[in-house]
Amino acid sequence: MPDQTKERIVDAAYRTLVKRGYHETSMKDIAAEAGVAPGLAHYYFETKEDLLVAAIEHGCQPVISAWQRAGVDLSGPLPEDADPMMVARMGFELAKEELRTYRGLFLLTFDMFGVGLHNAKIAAAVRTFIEERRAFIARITQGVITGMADPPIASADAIAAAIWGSLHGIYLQKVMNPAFDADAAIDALSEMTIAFVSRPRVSLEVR
Amino acid sequence: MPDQTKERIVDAAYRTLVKRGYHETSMKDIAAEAGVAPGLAHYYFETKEDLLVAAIEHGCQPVISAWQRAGVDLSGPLPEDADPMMVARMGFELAKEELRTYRGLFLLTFDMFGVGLHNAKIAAAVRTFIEERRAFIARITQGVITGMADPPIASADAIAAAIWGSLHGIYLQKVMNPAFDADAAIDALSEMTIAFVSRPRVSLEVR
DNA sequence: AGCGTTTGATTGATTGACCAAATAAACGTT
DNA sequence: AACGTTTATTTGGTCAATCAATCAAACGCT
Repeated sequence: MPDQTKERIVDAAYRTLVKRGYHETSMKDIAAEAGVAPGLAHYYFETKEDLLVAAIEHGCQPVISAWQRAGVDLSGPLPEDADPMMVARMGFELAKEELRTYRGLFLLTFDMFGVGLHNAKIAAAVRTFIEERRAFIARITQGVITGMADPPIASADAIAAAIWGSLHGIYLQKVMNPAFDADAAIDALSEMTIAFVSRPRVSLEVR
Repeated sequence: MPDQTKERIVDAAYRTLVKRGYHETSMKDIAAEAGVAPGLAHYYFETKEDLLVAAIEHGCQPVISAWQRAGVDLSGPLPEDADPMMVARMGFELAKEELRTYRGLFLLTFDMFGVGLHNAKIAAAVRTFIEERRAFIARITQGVITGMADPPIASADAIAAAIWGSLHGIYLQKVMNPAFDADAAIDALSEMTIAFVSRPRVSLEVR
């Protein structure tokens, strides 16, 4: 039951933090949601910050699994036999679906960003969070660039930063306004990047 | 002295909020920074939320002025005689400069986003903030699209959402990690968008 | 005298962290 | 298998500190 208890606390933390936000949630609230005594949360997690980080990792699990089911490891190199362009396309599609399915996760993520602005421990977690995901996009981008006849001036890292940024900027707009058409924005981003990398070839296909 | 006092409070709020963040800043702190009694802050601003919104508007002033000096009104239509493409280029350059000069403003902005996630009043301010800026980008985008031989599938609004998102995603990366090369990322975004809209012409210039 | 401004003490409520003690589980010894 | 011992888990309450907001009173200008 020990591990199960810890899991129950993390899960309760995720739900409570999503619903009420970091600053409006107390350790007592989380403990109550998990159905345990207040002190127990502190037994497993020294500070509320640790619990926030754990809750986000917990919430990211389904996304990581989705990529793994597609045969892609977020933290490793792309599969040798994968077409980077196809991985990119899939990434945009997955982003749209995730935004639809895991709205709470994005809420919590932006909450973490906000807390990280003035909290060293969370800031470190945020930097890691960003770097991992940006590096993943950079690997895809590098793969795409390698296959380009007329490679861009910008580095793969810089392009990845712009794409990661765009996705998260779109997520933010969606989180702040559910009526926002995130699919259209991601489609626009997709069209833009794909047209960009297929510039030379497209030139011959002008109808 | 009344108006001057209000201004002094807003300015103190800006500095304090940037330094310590919304949740870590008390009305007392702001009043102390302004050199006035705690109650006076509440005399001019009913709630801390109002003070945050005022502080951000205050902090945005220099940016708005910079655009006006360049002959562009953020909330109105573009000048008739302006080349949308040039306005776009200028926008990217200005973004780089602002990020260098007004780091505190971006910190405060993201803080506001974070607070807005679970605070109705701030959320409304955030939505307005986003929509105004996105609409501005959309006007530029529309102008650029109109001049395109082979217009994109995506609407100007969708493209504007992707670009606004990218810029703010880049700002976020810079704010969270000062070592991040935001200029390179913005250059990449610029290269991407400009290459995108000049696709057909570029196609004839393949060397 | 009167009004807009300013003061600063007070209110009522909340928080994260901490702790000492109760309980349960695991283990080795005989 | 019965026991004593150690370790792991869980409890619930305390703690000092903090906060946004209120308000009656004082101030100072006209």
